[in-house]
Amino acid sequence: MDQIDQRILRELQADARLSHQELSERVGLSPSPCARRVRRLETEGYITGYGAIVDETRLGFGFNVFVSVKLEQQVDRRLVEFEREARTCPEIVECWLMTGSFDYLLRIAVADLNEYEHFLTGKLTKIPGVASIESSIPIRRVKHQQQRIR
Amino acid sequence: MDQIDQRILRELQADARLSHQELSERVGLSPSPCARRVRRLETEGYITGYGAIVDETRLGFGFNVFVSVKLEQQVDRRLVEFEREARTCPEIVECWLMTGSFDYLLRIAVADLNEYEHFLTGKLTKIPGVASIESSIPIRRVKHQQQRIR
DNA sequence: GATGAAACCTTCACCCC
DNA sequence: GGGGTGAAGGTTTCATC
Repeated sequence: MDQIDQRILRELQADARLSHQELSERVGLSPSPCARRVRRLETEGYITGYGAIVDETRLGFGFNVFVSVKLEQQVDRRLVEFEREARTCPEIVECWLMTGSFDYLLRIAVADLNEYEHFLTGKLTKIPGVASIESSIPIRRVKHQQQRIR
Repeated sequence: MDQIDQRILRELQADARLSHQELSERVGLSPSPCARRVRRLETEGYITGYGAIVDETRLGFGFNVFVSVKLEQQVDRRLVEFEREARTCPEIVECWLMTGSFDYLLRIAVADLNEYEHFLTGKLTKIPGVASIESSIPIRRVKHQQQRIR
């Protein structure tokens, strides 16, 4: 992991479809050592994948809600069950198991408040073991990197 | 936005480096109409970019903290100031302006608790107007999509 | 939406420092 | 150990149907 690897990561985080040729120019290398480094970063697990970034609003799920969930009992069976539901549920974009006064923090992506109500009453409250739910609604996304950038 | 466009989006969300040829096979088209559709999705703003996904733990910032921030007064000048700081601060990966009992929700990415303490005392508490801070530490990331997938 | 040809890019063996 | 070169093979792109 030297300077050049870090620049490669930075460039590919900003634009994953860069050709090796273009990338090599930006990091000051010729195409083949550049391609070799990219491959190494992939096989060694620094780069885990490449994704297209889509406009969520245009696709009809630009309304986000943060939800704090408390379970009745933190027994293993309940956690496993909740997490299985969370993983299969498309509205739940993020799910974190938390320390502290509640058990899970979720980020929900839906079209609007109306659709959120449907999700809440139709899905979330029906997951077994859910004791309480607290919704926090953002006004605006100030900053949203997918991940930290070096 | 038909079935094929949605399949293109799904495939590119999963792997942005797919060649048009490979992509065209997966969505049941030949390469050139497929490339035309991708270009249209880009120019019409459905696809806003392509990013490499990196292993944050391997790069030394796999420790996340959620921070709720309250400001002294919600006057415009204070918000603008806080948001400018948030945007330039690399540890702050996400920042949301919130409704409800606190003003901002942040996600912080650092190496460990020790580095978090440095961030807290050296940076966050020094931003003018910050009245109170509450840290919530996740145990585990259960699900983390970059965005909702159709 | 498909075809085909030109231009371009990727990839690999190989050489070099 | 890494970086550069060049040629073969594959991919993108565009006009055209």
